[in-house]
Amino acid sequence: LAEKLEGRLRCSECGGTRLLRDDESGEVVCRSCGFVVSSTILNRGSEWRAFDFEERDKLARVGAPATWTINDMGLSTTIGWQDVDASGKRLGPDERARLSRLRKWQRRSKMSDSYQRNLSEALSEIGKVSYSLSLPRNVVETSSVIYRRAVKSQLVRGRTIKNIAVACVYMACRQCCVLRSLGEVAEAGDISRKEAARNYRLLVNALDAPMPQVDPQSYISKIVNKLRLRGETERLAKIIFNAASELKLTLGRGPQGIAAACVYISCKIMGEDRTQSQIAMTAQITEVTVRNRYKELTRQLTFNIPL
DNA sequence: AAGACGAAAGTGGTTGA
DNA sequence: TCAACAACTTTCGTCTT
Repeated sequence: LAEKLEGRLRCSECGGTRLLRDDESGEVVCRSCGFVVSSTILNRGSEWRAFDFEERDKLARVGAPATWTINDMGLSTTIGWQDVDASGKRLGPDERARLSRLRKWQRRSKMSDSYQRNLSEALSEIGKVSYSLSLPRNVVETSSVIYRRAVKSQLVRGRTIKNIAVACVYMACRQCCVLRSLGEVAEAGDISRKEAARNYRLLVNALDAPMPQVDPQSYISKIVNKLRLRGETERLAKIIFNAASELKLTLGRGPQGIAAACVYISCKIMGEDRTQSQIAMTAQITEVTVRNRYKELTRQLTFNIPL
């Protein structure tokens, strides 16, 4: 993909053509100046193609379109359980053994069909959501692994494939430390935040998967990138965060709020003018929360803030 | 006039009976 | 299932630069 990007797109900041895709965040970064060109434009392709191949592979093995509804259309063959032939005569031992083998395989193939159909629909949903969130490929793959586990644990029964798939994507984001809020993922999947939250919780409980807490430091990076602040400012913000967490000022607080406050303080010190509301907006929280965290931090930490 | 500040009421999610 | 609760948001008036 790196090669494909070269030459086709220019960095909107310095005009450089050497663009690189950051697999961790799914963003396209200019190699010359470090500017994040886009987190959405250029992912057309990569995930889709990888995903497509996988799906095509699946479909090829099933050998039928995903909408094939064998069970309900009365098109499937059923092998009777009696060991008699069409005229009602009892069968010999050889024939009986052959029939029981046939029954077994028919059962297996049916099960496998519905599993595959379920899976291919889910994978397509995962692909759509991941695409609109421009998630890196490892997250897409993690999502589908999680989904398979969910199916095996009977979690999809009685719930929509889509809803579970969306929850899987969010879970994969968390596991891969890719910052996407539950709201963002839910929106991409066009379901309510509440529904997504419920299914996510279900997955966490049922799959018994310890979820790593979101590291506020990565929120700091995200905010800094979005606001195009200097690297120095980011470093300082992280130092402030570390000091704050040593003093236990971060416990029980939302990570976005803490991160936003650290960035805000850092900006003040470094002389980069950003308003509380700008930072609040990028951190997807309110100005008031930034203010409250800021107040708490400055009360207990001492800074030399040039004013 | 814009940004920062803070009080007060409201919201959604968690917890524990 | 319900109420209590903490964190966060919304809203709005006031202060500061």
